[in-house]
Amino acid sequence: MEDRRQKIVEAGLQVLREFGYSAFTQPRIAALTGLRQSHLTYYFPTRADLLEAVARAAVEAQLAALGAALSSGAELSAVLGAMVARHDNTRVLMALAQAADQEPALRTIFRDLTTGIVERVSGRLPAAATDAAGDFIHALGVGLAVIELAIGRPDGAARTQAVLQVAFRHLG
Amino acid sequence: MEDRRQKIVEAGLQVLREFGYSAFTQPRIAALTGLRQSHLTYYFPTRADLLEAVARAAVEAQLAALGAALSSGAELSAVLGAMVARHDNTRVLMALAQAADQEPALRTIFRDLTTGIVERVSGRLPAAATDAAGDFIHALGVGLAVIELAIGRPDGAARTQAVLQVAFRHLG
DNA sequence: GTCTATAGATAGATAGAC
DNA sequence: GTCTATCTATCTATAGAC
Repeated sequence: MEDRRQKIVEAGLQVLREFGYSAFTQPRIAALTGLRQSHLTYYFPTRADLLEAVARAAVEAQLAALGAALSSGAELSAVLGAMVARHDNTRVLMALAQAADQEPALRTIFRDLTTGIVERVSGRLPAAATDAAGDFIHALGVGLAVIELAIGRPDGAARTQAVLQVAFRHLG
Repeated sequence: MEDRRQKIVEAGLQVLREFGYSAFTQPRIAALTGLRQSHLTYYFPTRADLLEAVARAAVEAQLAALGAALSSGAELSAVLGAMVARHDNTRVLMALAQAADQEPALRTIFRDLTTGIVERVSGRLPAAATDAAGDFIHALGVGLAVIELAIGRPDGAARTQAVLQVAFRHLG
């Protein structure tokens, strides 16, 4: 049943969000779905197959969330600040980056995420902004998210706010 | 012997540099030193103990490398570009971030790294630069490094160069 | 086609040999 | 004090039951 596949992928994504890449194991994911571990391998023969499916779902979810936040009418800087503060997002992002580093097949998926974010962000930048401004904002967001995750609150949050102010003052 | 401890920590760091956090296992590290896995646990009773020691050594090494690069007289933007391109650095950075997220005891160590980088970078910024400019440059560098690692060359490298130009034009 | 028992590999930690 | 054989836990994959 296709429904099962969906459930499994959703569980895999949840594991990444809550516990990060190192917790991405079949037993953990299986426990979340109520299935046996050996059952997972029927739908996804290898761990890599499952990871690829979860990565695609992750990209889709991230882009949808960003799209929704942007179309809410809030300021770009506010939207960015909120995304950076979502540690579950950051865990997924880092998992994708790590996986892409190890498995070239996943690089394409990570590229899709990057392209999608830059596209959506660029549409919100001042017309005068240079071509690389979208990449610039994206990279800044990624860096802030990683640092805030690792440093922890409240230090990280304050740092993020100050940096975003600097960046957006420059962009106008 | 203290020499053994040093050797083990060095091997652990090398594993992080080459293969990332998911490869940080006692068997792998032991193989690199020629010791038995069970021997490692004499010097570092638990995996967490070893990780902590390796994390401290990593911070020290990263800061030393940055210091050396900065005092070479090269432009700050060039130094930053070179650091971002060092994927082994990025793997270590991501390992520290991931570990800090899971183990609060490691957050302090990650903070030391952040503080050290920001200090060293800030000393090279224009006097007119605002207080958060060091954090800004640091976050941008982290983001660029992660993206370049995951996207791979040559796409990542070109993107990095374009973004650095944008950023440094603003800083003057 | 759907599911599970079980094998095979690898991880971390301990008790104990020297 | 230094080192290792070994136990236990956990992970992935396969062969085969229904």
